[in-house]
Order: sequence, then C-alpha cells, then structure tokens
Amino acid sequence: MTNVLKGRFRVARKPADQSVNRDDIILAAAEVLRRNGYEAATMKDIAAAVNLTAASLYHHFRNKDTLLLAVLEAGLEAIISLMQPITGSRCSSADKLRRMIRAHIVAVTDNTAVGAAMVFEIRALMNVKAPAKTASADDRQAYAEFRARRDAFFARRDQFESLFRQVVREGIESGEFRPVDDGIYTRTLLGAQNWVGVWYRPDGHLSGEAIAGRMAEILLEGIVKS
Amino acid sequence: MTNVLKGRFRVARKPADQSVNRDDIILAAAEVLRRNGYEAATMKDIAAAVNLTAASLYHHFRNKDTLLLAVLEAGLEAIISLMQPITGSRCSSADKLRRMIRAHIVAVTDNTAVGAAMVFEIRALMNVKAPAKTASADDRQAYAEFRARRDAFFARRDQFESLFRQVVREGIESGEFRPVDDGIYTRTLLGAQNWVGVWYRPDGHLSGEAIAGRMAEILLEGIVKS
DNA sequence: TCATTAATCAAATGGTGATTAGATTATAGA
DNA sequence: TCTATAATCTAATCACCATTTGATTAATGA
Repeated sequence: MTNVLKGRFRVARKPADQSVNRDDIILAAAEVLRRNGYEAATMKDIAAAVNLTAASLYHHFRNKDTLLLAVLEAGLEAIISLMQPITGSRCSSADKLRRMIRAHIVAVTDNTAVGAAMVFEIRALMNVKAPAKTASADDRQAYAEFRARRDAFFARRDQFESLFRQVVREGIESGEFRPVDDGIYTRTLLGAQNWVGVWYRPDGHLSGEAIAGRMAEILLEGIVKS
Repeated sequence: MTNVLKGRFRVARKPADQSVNRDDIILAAAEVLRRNGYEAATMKDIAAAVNLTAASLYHHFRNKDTLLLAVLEAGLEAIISLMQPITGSRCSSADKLRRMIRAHIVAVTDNTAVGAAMVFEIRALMNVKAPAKTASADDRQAYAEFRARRDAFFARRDQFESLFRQVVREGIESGEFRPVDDGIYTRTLLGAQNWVGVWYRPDGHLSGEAIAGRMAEILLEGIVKS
C-alpha cells in the first residue's frame, strides 16, 4: 500500500506559494521522463511540472544530466532498500525469491515513472558526452564528479541485480532449486519484472499486488523443484 | 544461423560508388537508434552510416518520423513471419511455445539493433506530434498517412503478442498447461524475451541459440505440468 | 530592522538539428 | 547521343532548447 518509491519524498503537494525542493523536482522529472524520454523532455517541461521556469531548475541541479542521474539514483536506492530486509531474513530460498520478486514488481507498479526511467533512461545516462575542451574548468570539474557518481550508480545497479542472482545460487546449491543457468534465470526474472512497468496501467483490472503474486508464482515454477 | 531480420535486406555492403536503397538505410538507422535513441539520433548520424548527407535521406523518406516507422515495421514483419510457420504447425502446445520463444530470442540476438528499437523506440513513435495548423496541405496529408500506418503497426504488434497468448490459451484448455493467468504469463514471456536485447552481447560466452534454449526451458517450466 | 543567503524569474546567448531550396551528377531507356 | 528521372550534394532557413546573466523577492538569523 505504501509507495516506497514515492515514500522517500514528501508526498503531499505543497502549497503553491512555497518553494519546491530537490525531491519534488526529481519526482516530477521522472513523470515527464516517462512520457517523453530524456532527450525529448525539455527543462521547461520539467520545470512546468513543479510550477517553475526552466532557469529556476538550475538552482537545484547543475544541469540536465545531473538531474537525470538524481532521478535514477533515487529510484535505485529506494528499490534496494526494499530488498535488504528480505535478503537478510532467515527463510528458504524460494520464500526469499518470492518476496523479492513481489517487492520489485509492486515497487514498479507503485511508481511507474521511476520504474520506467530505470529501464528506458539508462542509455541516455551512458551517452552523456564530455564537455568540449574549450569548456570552463568549472564545467570540467563538474563532469568529473558526474562521471564518478554515474560509475557508482552502475556499480550499485549491478549490486541490485546480484541480490537476485545470489538468492538463485543459494537455492541451487542447497538443492532447493533445479540447477538452471543462474545468469539466464536471473535475467529472465529482471526482464519480466522490468517489463511490468511498460504494460501496467493503474486503471487496469489487476492491482500491482495481484500482478506481483501471479508473476512470482509463474517465475518460481521455473526454478523450484516440484 | 541465417539472420532473419537482416535477411529481408541485402546483406552485402554495396560498392561505395553505388546508390543506397531504402533497406540499407533502415538497417543503418536501426543501428544508430540502438546507440543513441530516436531523439538523440540525428539525420546526419543516420546518413553518415550509409555515406550520405542528411539531405539525401529525404529522397528516400519523407521525414525522420517516417524513417522510424519504417524501421519498426520492418522489424515487426520479420519477426511475425518467423512465427507463422510455428503457430500453423501441428504439434503440442509446449512444442509450439518452445519454438516460438526460441525463434523470438534468436531473432533478437541476431539483430540487436532492430530488437532494441522495438523495445525502446515505441514511445518515440507514439509521441510523434501533429504538424502545426499552419503547415502545408502536403504536410497534413503526409501526417494523416503516417497516423494510419502507425495505427496499423500497433495493431500488428498486438497481433504478434496474441500469437503467444493464443498458444498459451490452447495449452491451458487442452490441459497440457497449468491454469495460470494467460495475460500475465504471456507478458512474462515477452518481458524476458525483449530484455535479452538489452543485455545480450555478441561477444559474450553464450550464443543466441544457447540463450534461447535455456531461457525457453525455464519459461516452459513455469507453465507445463510436471 | 538589516544583511545574507535561498529561490525565483525574465531575457539573452549559442548551438544544434530537421527540413527545404536549388543545383549537380548518374543512369536507363529511346 | 539525348532526355527524363533518380540520387546526391551544398548551403540556407527556422525553431527550439540547454544554459547563463543579472536582477528581484522571500526568509532567516543577528
């Protein structure tokens, strides 16, 4: 019920005459990104979503690239924080995996904007280009910092994926799971789960919870010994 | 072994002093799209990939949107044509489904560019905006045609997805498959299969065939009665 | 109340990129 | 060889957009 992706931010719309903060912008940006994609989304679009002008965004983020990175970082950390209590728990691999799958899917359906960004905007993040050699020292410094943060983001994303892989391996080693290719199985999971963000509609006939339950069951059948 | 997506086009690079054709451009455009995404890909980039200037592309395609549509249409038709012999065959639902899954995955790994476009550029296709009211009658006519073709594309894509869904339903009705939610199961398949285009690397340690085989096995376990 | 800093805005700036206009060259038939 | 058409090019055009500059306003601590 509680939306974890959103949960990290102030949920209530603040009075129009108050200033917005970083997190408001991140959330609004995710929404604009989902609709238009990073390249097509303009700073003006994003600003308008929080009743600001484009120029004002630069008070909160150095540039468009950094804003994108902030959106992705927030989304990733939110999801990882959901996984940790599960991977740390003391239950069967099948139970762990089931709970992880469900948590991921529910997170995606609860905040489709951030979920979609994590799928569709990674490429834009990778393609951010270095400033021209003629750029100011300031800009080059900023780019160096950006790159460091981006690298950290990718490392973190790999960690996230290996949380799933770890559980799969454990289950195979303990004999609880069939001896499938753990890399392939993990990517099967992630693909199916990420894809939910593409087709899920909040007004559809199945809730995020319902989808999560059914999909987890199907995916588990693919690996649990019967 | 034969690459079906590419198979529709002339494979061999033509001598540099010959003129390019529509299909050469479509294939090159898919590659540029995979790297940069539609919005970031410039007509100049695409033209350069076939040794032309941007202006020359307009001899072959009315505009950038139409080129995008052409890429997606070609990819979709290629994949659908792979499915038809399978769905029409007389074998068990499990065999049909296995062959369809494998065919789809191999098609994606054989031409990752087109496969990725089918996943990542649909949004760009949806977001193509109408010409201004001040636009020429010619432009408005062109837009009307574009919309019709685009609608047809989406209908065709839905047909493609229902090929899978149909087989799943058949198998459930015949009792060959467990009675899972066919909508969820189908989307689980498609998500996992599409996702292969995101992580597959031709120089990785598993061939497209190998991936297809393993993933099909895992996905079938999720539904076949044991 | 005053000074400082945080947030915001309006109005440039500088580039880029899709598209068009107006040639030019190549080729295929007559 | 001559002509029409296809394919290509160079050089505009015209918008749009990220980012900067230089104010202006609001809130906070002294």
